[in-house]
Amino acid sequence: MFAQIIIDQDAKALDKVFEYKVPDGMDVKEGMRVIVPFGKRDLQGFVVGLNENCQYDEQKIKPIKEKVEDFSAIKKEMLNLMKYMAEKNHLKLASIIRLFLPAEMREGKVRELFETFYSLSGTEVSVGKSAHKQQALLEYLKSERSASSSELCEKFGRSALSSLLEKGAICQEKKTKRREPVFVEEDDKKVTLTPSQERAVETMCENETYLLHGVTGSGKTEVYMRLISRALSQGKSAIMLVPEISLTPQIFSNFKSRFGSRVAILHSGLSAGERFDEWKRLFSGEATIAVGARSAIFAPVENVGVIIVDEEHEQSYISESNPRFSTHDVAIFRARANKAPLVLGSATPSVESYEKAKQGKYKLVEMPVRANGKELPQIQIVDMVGELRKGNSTIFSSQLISDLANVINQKKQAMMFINRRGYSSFMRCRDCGYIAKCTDCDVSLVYHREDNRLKCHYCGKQFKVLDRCPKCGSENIKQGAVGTEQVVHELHRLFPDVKILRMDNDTTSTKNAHQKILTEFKNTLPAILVGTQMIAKGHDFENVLLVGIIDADQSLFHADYRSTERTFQLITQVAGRAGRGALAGKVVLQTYAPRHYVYKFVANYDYKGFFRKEENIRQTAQFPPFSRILRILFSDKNENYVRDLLKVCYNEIAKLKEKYEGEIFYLDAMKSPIKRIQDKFRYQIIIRMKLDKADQIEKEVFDIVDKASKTSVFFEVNPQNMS
DNA sequence: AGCACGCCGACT
DNA sequence: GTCGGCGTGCTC
Repeated sequence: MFAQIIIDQDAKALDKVFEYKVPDGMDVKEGMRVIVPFGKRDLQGFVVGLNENCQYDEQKIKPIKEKVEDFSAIKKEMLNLMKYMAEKNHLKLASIIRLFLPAEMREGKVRELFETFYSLSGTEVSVGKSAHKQQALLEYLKSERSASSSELCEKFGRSALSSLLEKGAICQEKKTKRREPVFVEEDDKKVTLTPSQERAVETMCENETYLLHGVTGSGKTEVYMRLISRALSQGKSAIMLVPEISLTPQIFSNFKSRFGSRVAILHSGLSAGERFDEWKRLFSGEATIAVGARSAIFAPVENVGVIIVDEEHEQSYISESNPRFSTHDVAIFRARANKAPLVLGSATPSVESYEKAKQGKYKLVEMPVRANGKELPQIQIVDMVGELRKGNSTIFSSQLISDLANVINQKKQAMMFINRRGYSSFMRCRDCGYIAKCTDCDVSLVYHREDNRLKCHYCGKQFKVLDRCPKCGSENIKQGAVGTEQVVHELHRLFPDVKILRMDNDTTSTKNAHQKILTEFKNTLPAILVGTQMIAKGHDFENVLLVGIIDADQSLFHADYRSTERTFQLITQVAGRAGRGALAGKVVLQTYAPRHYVYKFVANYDYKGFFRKEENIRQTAQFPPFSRILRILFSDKNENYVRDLLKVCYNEIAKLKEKYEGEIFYLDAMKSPIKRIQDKFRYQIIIRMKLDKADQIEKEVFDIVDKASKTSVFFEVNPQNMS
């Protein structure tokens, strides 16, 4: 018997399948971890296939040294997923497998996956009179017959256990602690569902992908819980993904109180050991619900009954670091492999997903009303250009100041939201609101401090920094964003007696700082919380009557075809912070572009209207989902090497452009906006192409790049950002 | 990734 | 003369 093995090393040169002989009598299965001799070393490998006869030069084949453990750490479904991801995203096999396993299982590390149980061996041995612990342990086993190692260690100590084992008085046995599926108690019925919730739960039961479009407060979480308990009652497991930022302790306790120890939580805050423990509970079947961020989609659960992706529009679902993959794709793959429903839920679905629903690829399920029947807060748009004309050049409009004063008088709370994102910023005329845009791409230009130029991140075109506005001639044209500090400072000046809290990357770097600030805010009246995206999600503050969006345009004119969509999503979300309690809330949205379509739709909470408009624009401008953008990122410590590589690949790809006449409408090579990260120089090629032949072109591009490069190159489809 | 082989510069 | 630089190639 011969085994196909992938070496657990993340290097391009090793990204292939090696063949080894299975020694006679060794029971090797697919998905097992093994130690194999590789060159001069012994390395960990994964068995991905078994064959009766050998495919490679038999003279050169070495035998497997040993198994790491007696079971398959990678389940069959995951091996298929590995192949799919390698093909689809052009990733290295070993790097995909690493996504499936906790770090504690890398490089041949052995950790007990299953509890060891001990029982009396029947052999009588002499135990010293003074060895009370050992005697007690034997007595205990006499009555209990068998007990787990953790239990015995706790009661009698590790040393007593090991010396008895050494003497042969007791014997051990490894057991899979697979529990019977526990049926969900009928505590479900405590909360009565609204008719639309009811309908949603009823509908989403087929082997299909559902897009659950539910307005803020329509009670999506309750629907998710019902779907999960339905899966459990069928004896199946469930995966529920949430964006990293909304993985608050609140979510955990919600799920824990409903499903108890059947929930395993996977998120970046866990230590390696904790992560391993949760993973283990899922692997053994002790826990059957995986709740976590992006990487939880790889949870080692079998017989999945439902997969849920909450806030499906969140960009954190596309991994920004390597290996790059799309959570949606993986979720679809796993759902289909398990014949389970996949639910993508959002109040503001991504344009991509909604388009798929429109085309019938996803089934659209709507929950258009709030569960509590309350109105959404009113959103008032304030024209900041008008404010300037009136002589107000501060960052607050007179409307916002008077509303703030009002809230403070009522001893209530307000939130000030700074919409800031990314490293770079756009250029805007402070007098007329003009934004510097690329002449070819209809996206905003990005200011690069390094060479003091404006660049288009989609086509690479460069422009001189403007010193006067091309539209109105004003010299008051600037780049730069308003920061949280500046807002806090101004607020202090305006309301010296009011508690002002700040929440951004700088103030939440220490552990629990997040929670501390929120608790303090909750307990202070009146108070103002100033923050970035971080305050857009999570907690209900019933005393927040006012939300101020200082500069809504910050995300709108980001050089990104998705920036309008993101603005819509972000504003809808922040707006939802106001008026959660008894009193009605209000949102003041400050903008220099009050006539931009996004504001009209967002103020009316008109997602569908927004979608139609945005769809139209994307179609005309040939942006995704009506085209595909492929970004190829080359990075290396040697700048000359990357530059040459870039040039070689670019020339080859340019030939493709000829070959596929009219299919590729954009191709350019450039420095990455962040030119150097971790001492590596970064260059990129951007290709934008029609959908029809995109798969085919992509394959050819992969081949070209693979042939030219000896180190690995990163590919990204429809990248979230180009840095 | 790591390790060997291999072919040119500057040192006991 | 040798020691050692890291470019290239291979690992079932």
